Amino acid sequence: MAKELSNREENYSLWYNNLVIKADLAENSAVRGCMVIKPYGYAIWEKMQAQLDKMFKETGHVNAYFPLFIPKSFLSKEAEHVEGFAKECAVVTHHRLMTNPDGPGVVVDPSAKLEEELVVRPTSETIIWNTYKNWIKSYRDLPILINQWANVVRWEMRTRLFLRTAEFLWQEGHTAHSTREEAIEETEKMVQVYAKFAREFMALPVIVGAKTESERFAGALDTLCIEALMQDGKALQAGTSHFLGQNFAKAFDVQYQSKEGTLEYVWATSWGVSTRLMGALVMAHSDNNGLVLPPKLAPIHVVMVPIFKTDEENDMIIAKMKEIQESLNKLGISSKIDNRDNLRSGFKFAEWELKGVPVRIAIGPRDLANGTVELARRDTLTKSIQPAEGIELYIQKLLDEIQENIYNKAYKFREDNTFIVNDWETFKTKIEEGGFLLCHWDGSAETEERIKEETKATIRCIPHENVIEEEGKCVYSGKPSSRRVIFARAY
RNA sequence: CGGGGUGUAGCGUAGUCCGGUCAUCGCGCCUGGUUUGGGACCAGGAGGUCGCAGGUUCGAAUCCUGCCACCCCGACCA
Repeated sequence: MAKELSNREENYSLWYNNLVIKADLAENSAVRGCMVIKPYGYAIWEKMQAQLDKMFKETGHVNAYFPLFIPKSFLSKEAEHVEGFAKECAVVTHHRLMTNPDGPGVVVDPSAKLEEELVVRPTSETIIWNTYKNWIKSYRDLPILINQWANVVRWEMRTRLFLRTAEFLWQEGHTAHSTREEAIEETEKMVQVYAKFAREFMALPVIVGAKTESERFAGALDTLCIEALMQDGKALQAGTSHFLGQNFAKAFDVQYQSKEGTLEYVWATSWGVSTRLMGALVMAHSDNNGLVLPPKLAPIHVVMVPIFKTDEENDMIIAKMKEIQESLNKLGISSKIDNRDNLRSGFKFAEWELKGVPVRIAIGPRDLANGTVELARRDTLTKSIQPAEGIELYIQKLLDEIQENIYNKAYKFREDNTFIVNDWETFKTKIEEGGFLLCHWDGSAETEERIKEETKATIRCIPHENVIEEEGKCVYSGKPSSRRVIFARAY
């Protein structure tokens, strides 16, 4: 259990993997690069989904669903797009198996070869724009503001639970607009939705900014993103929102007739977040005792552990806990009474800590006599004795406090690991320690590439917030620059 | 896709160099008992085509060939 977690300092990758598996979030499956998301992990994802979905609806979007398979020819219609995804596509070539004529088992039936291969979607721009073409005739059909909850497949070289799996769950928004301005506004609106979600629900401080040209989504004119800093000092791209210009409209010939009667190509955006957010949640907040879940995403807010010697005691304690549970239910606080009789309380404490449950209540005979409960918070690992009367109200307040505390802790970590760097020598040493480096950059892809080659650091984003507007010199080339960008090593 | 490593019960593993009472141990699981305010203990028990497929051999977890999967480090990426 917790003590079996590998040391965080020793090997962060192992520590992370171990944590995900031991905390019952997910495990590697028999299928290459794919993971099994276990019920506890999926419950967290469902909470994320529900909240994001609500926020999408609030911003005028609706859900729809498009096919898993994309005819190969669709993918090649947008040159940059196919360039970006061609290397990681799973391809369906046949539609039937047959019993093996030469031995046991089944083989692919050669006569069932598809005339055109189907690509398992790595993202749905192409199939969706092929559909939008039929839906859009007039300016009155616009805008189209659609989101899809789906799974996608990207045959990555190297996979990692939640952060990069061959198959992952996500949502992808695909919108069509009549004007460039409206599409740009949508792109910005949605990255702000993501930022709000990350900050308020995941307790994850993120920086909103734009990707450089070389880091952009394949086929986008502009990619906005939220970037977060993990506890090992590496950056994680947590969500993206793309302004696609008219690239896909032109590739799929999507035109509408304007009020004035002219034919115009539509303007597009797409935006998405994935189960990678689960990875972000784990890497940002966990400690060596296990997960630390922000209350707003925790499937279980309060776990109750009875401490007893006799059955009579147990019955009385469970009755008390059911009482508390009922009052918690009324406040919308989810709880679980852990009445497994084969485990000792100490084991249960450790196990629920590993799973990151924000608040734990223990009740024993002593508490029963005193009208108290022992209350422990996961974020600070502190315990206190509280009156049982009105405990639900205390917990309600405490959950907000925990949510805030987790955010503040992560925020402080980021602040403590963000550095202003002005010269190349400092850059090279600082990047080894991890964190965000705020540096001047001359704006050229060549410099960006050189820095990446020499230090593995990439420009995470050109920040849109807390911008340091000042004249300076590029940290690498010494050429003039008017603003700082964020460098970091990334996942 | 390159480098390194691993695959033996649900999990973690010993054994592989040197083929033959070798399928080991711990956790977990089942039964009974004692326990229970921070990861319990005792006794008994169930559970394995040794990743898969070939080959060598009287005999293979062990040697050979091929495949598959996973982990770590790169390159690529949400």
